[in-house]
Amino acid sequence: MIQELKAGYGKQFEDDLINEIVQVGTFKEISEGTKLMDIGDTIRGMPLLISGAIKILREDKDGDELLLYYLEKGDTCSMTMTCCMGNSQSEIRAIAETDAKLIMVPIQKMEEWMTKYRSWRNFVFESYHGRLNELLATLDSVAFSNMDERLIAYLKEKSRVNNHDIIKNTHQDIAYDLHTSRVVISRLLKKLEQMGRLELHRNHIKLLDI
Amino acid sequence: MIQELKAGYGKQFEDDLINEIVQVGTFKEISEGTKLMDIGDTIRGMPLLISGAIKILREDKDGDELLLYYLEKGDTCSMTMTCCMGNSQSEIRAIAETDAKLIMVPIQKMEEWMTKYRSWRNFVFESYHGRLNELLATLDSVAFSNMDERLIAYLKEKSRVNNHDIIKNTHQDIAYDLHTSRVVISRLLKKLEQMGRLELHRNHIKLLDI
DNA sequence: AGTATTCTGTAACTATTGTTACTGCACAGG
DNA sequence: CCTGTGCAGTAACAATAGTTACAGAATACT
Repeated sequence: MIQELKAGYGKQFEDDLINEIVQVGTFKEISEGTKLMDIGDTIRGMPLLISGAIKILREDKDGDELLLYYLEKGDTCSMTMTCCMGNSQSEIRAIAETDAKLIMVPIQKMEEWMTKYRSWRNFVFESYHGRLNELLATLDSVAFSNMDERLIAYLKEKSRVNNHDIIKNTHQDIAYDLHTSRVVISRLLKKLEQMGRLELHRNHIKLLDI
Repeated sequence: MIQELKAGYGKQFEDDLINEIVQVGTFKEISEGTKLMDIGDTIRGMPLLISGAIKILREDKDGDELLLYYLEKGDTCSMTMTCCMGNSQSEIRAIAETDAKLIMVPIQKMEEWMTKYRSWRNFVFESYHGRLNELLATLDSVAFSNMDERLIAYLKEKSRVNNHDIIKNTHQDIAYDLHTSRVVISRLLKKLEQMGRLELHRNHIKLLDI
């Protein structure tokens, strides 16, 4: 665990902090599709992502979903952090987008380290900053773009996160993430295929010029 | 200034911090409609809001706007804070919704106080937390609600912030905030009037049952 | 008062997105 | 090989939102 941690966080965290994390943290390997957290769940720990990607989803009262953003190596979940103060119920759902490795740190340590380690404080802040900006980007997309643009941005981002130009999902999966219907996605994907920007196959999409 | 500060923040900040704020902060009174900050502006100070309300807007590449949320007494701007690290350009526009009083604190102090005062640290965190949740709420509204629901939520919130059941705006103003067209707003407002939930007048709307 | 400007109401139309329904195809598992 | 299930394609239609255009009312301006 210590070498994983150093590889991912060694540059930003001082050795003392690394050691503390090793002592109280628990290393976890999770496989694609694992639900790490659901809406309403009580939050126990704070995840430090070592490798892989986690997708963060929002759900409305009717059970409709919307993809907010992905967490990647070096990220942590700001939503988790906000829960250390006041309500400790998750506002979001977290699902492993790929196989992933992470370290869970008890939330009690969070504030302790805030006083103790400058690097931790910076980390926490940068994390908030990053998530806030990603939320803004998502909001921009939902508020200012049509579905075709949103779909293209989605495919591009998904391809980047998975480090692959093949998106192995059904149209229905994509529709859930973008909060629309399968038919709409099929329609738009077909258009993109006719434009030569991708190839459609059963259960996967090959990106060509996205 | 000190009594204003104590009235608004005395409970959460210790006396030493209050004193420091008084020393380095500058007190400002601004009138409704004043633009406090625009997209791309370099950020100099961090505002501590004493009274009144500030509306925070997002703009896309075509110049289209969207209301994100309001800042009120006891709030500060998280966006400002994120700028202390890395890029110091504003991502948002801030306009006084009402006459307002605030204290501007140099951003250099922000990190200094983070180490020094636990109460400041908590304040900064709670502020992030609050803004993140408000962004989430805005996103929910844009992603999951139709324009009629969004309009009702908007009127309700605006009435709350202004502490008045008369919304003194034109339909065009509202359309800008919700990022839609004037005709759409007029149409929906008319429907609400026919339902007896408000009264329409030139330049203002009286809320009855919203 | 007369004119210009701003605001609101409304109609008619277009564009986008969502819904329903049905099709055939691919694939897994007996 | 047959069958059940899930996936994708497509048409037809409905609902929502955006656009254009114009008219009348209120207000501001001179």
